[in-house]
Amino acid sequence: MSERVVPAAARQRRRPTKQGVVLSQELIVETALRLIEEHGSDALSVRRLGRALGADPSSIYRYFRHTDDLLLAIADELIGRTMRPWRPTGEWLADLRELGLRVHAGALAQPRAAALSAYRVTGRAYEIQAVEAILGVLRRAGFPDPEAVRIYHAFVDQALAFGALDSANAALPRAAREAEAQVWRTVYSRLPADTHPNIAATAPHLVATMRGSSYPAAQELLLTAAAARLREIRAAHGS
Amino acid sequence: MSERVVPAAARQRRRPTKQGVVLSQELIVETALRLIEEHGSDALSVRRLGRALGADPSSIYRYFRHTDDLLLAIADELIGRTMRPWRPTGEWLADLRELGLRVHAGALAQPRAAALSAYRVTGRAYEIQAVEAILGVLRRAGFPDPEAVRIYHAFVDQALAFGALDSANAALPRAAREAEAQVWRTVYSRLPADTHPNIAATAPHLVATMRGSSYPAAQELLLTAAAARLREIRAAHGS
DNA sequence: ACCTTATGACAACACCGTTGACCTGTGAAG
DNA sequence: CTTCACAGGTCAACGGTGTTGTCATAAGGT
Repeated sequence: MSERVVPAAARQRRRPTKQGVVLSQELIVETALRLIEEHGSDALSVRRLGRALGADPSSIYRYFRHTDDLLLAIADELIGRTMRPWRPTGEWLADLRELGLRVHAGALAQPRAAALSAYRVTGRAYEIQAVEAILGVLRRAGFPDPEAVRIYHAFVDQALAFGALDSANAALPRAAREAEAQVWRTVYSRLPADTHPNIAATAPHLVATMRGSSYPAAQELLLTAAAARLREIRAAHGS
Repeated sequence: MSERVVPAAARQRRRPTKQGVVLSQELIVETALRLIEEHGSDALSVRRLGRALGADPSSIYRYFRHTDDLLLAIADELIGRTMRPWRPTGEWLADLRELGLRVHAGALAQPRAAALSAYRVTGRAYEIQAVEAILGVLRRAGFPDPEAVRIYHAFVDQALAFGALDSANAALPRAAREAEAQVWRTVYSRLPADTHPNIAATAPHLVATMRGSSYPAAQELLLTAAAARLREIRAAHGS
């Protein structure tokens, strides 16, 4: 009867499309990422992707059951690109700090794709590799399993969440971003001290810190708390 | 020439639809919220909303220029609902904890609106009120202004970023969410210990914690670090 | 050389947001 | 009390979306 989707490994009949392209999961994912990079994540649709590939849109369903499957494959490729050049040093704090900043920077580099995949669990190769690596760092540092998992989740989700947030903001049309900056400069820094004393008192600081991402600060707070917790654990264990 | 959208304040001709409903911005926002609550956020489309209102879909464009405008109006109403019942107790830690959880829960209650508005600065009434309130809590606790702003920024962005992340996840089609749960149960909890020792060792914990958001844990870590910092500051000041 | 069948192509379905043209009741002005 | 401009509701259409059932054909195994 022939299933609609044949697993990548079992494929052998490489029949070219009318326009002479030989399709594959890899080619489709790469083309999708290129499409997103060049024209934004709104540009990703089955039909556009088909056009960019030089194939009928419905051909894509021979490789991915739904658009969702395709998105997961894209997400995993992004994880791979983030993790591939990462080398743990053995210093757990430094390693996590480095990795968090890398994830965040990766998201900013690929804003549209990051926003698309940050909230998905793919269960694919690269993601598994990343989970294993981070859990390894935490457990080797001395966190007991439940604690390691808790911190793992908080840490990873925070990096992904800030990545998505900051890159969504970075991807705003220029006009919209300028309008936002204007709001801070006009609305917030002109609120009178008698009705809004706290904003008025901190307005210069508010406007100054507005331009950068708060992710580094947030990550530092989270890691500080984790380090403190680890000292407690070690003390309790050593006594 | 007659603008497409007339500001709410200037409206006076209340012409009923064929089905006898008198439209207004408020009615449209309320109906949209009801639709989302009752049938999930996928149920929100201009056409469905028109049907639910008893009006032609295109009528909605007499009140909101785009779907985005409508979603922002919905988001604004949600911020209102989040902030309105909030009463600070004077205990800064408890107050921030409560507020963060409230923001996060509010985002989850209306995933689509939350995802859209999390990375935007509106400068509207409720947003200003929230900024003033949180800064007030931090400054009264004893944080000096630059520190108060830094922590404010990290805290708020964390709540919004997690809100957006978790609500994007919550907005997934049911099938996709079930597939994700399945991934944790099948893929991750069955990896062999020799290739993936850290995942294998923590699999039960991983599966247990994946069902909930990691926001509470992340928030707790951030607040713990902030409290530690405050003790330092007080000590330095007191000496 | 033949046959199976994987895989690409096509057409159709039901939806979506948005817009321009049209029509009509409202409310104010005379 | 009538008139009349026009706000605002309606209709039809455009171009887009994901997805599926059906068909055609070339590739590969025999």
